[in-house]
Amino acid sequence: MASTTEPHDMREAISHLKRERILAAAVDLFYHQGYGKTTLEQVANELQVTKPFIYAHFASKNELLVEICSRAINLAHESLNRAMAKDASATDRLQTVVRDFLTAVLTHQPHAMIYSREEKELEQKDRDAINQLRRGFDKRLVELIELGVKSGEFHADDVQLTALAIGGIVGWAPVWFRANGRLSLEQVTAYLASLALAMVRVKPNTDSHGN
Amino acid sequence: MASTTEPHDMREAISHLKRERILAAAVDLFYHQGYGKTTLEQVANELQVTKPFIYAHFASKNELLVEICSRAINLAHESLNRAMAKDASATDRLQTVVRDFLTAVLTHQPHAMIYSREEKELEQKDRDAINQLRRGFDKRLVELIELGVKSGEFHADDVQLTALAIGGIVGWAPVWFRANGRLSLEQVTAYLASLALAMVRVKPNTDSHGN
DNA sequence: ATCCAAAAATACTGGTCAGTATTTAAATTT
DNA sequence: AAATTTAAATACTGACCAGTATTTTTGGAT
Repeated sequence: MASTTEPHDMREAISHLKRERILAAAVDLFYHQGYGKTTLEQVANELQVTKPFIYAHFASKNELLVEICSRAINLAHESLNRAMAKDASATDRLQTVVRDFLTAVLTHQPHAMIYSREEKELEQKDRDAINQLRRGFDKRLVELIELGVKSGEFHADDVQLTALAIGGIVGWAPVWFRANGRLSLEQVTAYLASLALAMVRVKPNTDSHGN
Repeated sequence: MASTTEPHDMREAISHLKRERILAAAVDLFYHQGYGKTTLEQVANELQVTKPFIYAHFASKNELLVEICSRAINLAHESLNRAMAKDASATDRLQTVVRDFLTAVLTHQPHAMIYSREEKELEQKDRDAINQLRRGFDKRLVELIELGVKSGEFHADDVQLTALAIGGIVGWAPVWFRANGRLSLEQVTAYLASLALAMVRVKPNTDSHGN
């Protein structure tokens, strides 16, 4: 009885596992050497298998890249959805968005870096989907900041540029962040979120800064 | 008399001009297509010449990339030196540094993008020189912010992270900036500098935000 | 133990392209 | 204007590597 369905599930699970292993090895090598300098034979060696093994699970080298970049985007998208879902003050929400987004790009640092570096290697349609998200992030950020400005929580002379500046803080973080550095991921995300908030903080009265 | 030296200068000038043309074409193609997808034949076509013409002026494809990246770095270095040279308040200096640096990376957007994308294609030693500068920028920014904190001009709980956040705003700008966009380069640099300053602005008294 | 199916390895192909050897054209000299 | 040098084009080579055809191994079923 079980002998017909269970092995089937098993197969799928094994196939899935293999795909994941291949992707992990590819991520590692693309991250450290770049896409162009990495051969599929190197990816295979990393796993102690040979090249055709990879082709049993992926159609091409480029498909590996597409999968990696897609995951980077989806991760980002999901964290954005999560953060925007809850109903709170603009301040709380901005803080959550920045923290969650940062957490996503820093816990998947290689994905984020590969995507931003190798964007040009993608097919047009894949790239479009990706840039769509980038704009989505900025747009939602703009809306969020606008909300805060209208409610008096925030100050921003140019909402769009402010959103791009925050995007820069987040997008640049994978470039310098080191997982074993001086500060933990939580400390980094919390602090950078506070800096983002500082950019939209209402200005103090100009006469109040005394000495 | 002049017939021996003047033609010599002429030669050099012509050779220099050719090099510059080759570089400009390479910058254009590397920027739009990426280094890996650009062939030297395409670069040659762009100039209506052939491949050996390029090899008369550059030893290899990689040498083109090194030259482009080096220029990106030197530009940045120079703008940093210029901005730090003048003796002014920490506020004025930070504003100048951010504006000048942004001006440098945005007026040479393709150089900046090629460098950050294709870093991995460089030889180790070339890459080291480059990362040296990156750290140099952050370090000087740290020192500048520290100075402002000590003088009471700035507030920053973590000076290093603050510097990295400002670095992010600057480093990310070439990704989204469009020369013919809504705002001029001057408007963008001025506004982003003001946002950087907002991150180190001393906090207003917590009881002063009333309603 | 023998057969069968799958999964993986070995061994190969074809295209691309960086880099070069050879030839042709264009100045420059005398 | 013939000779010489310089500069560029044409035509080629060799390496690398993505992708594939063929063979071998493995493991499960009878």
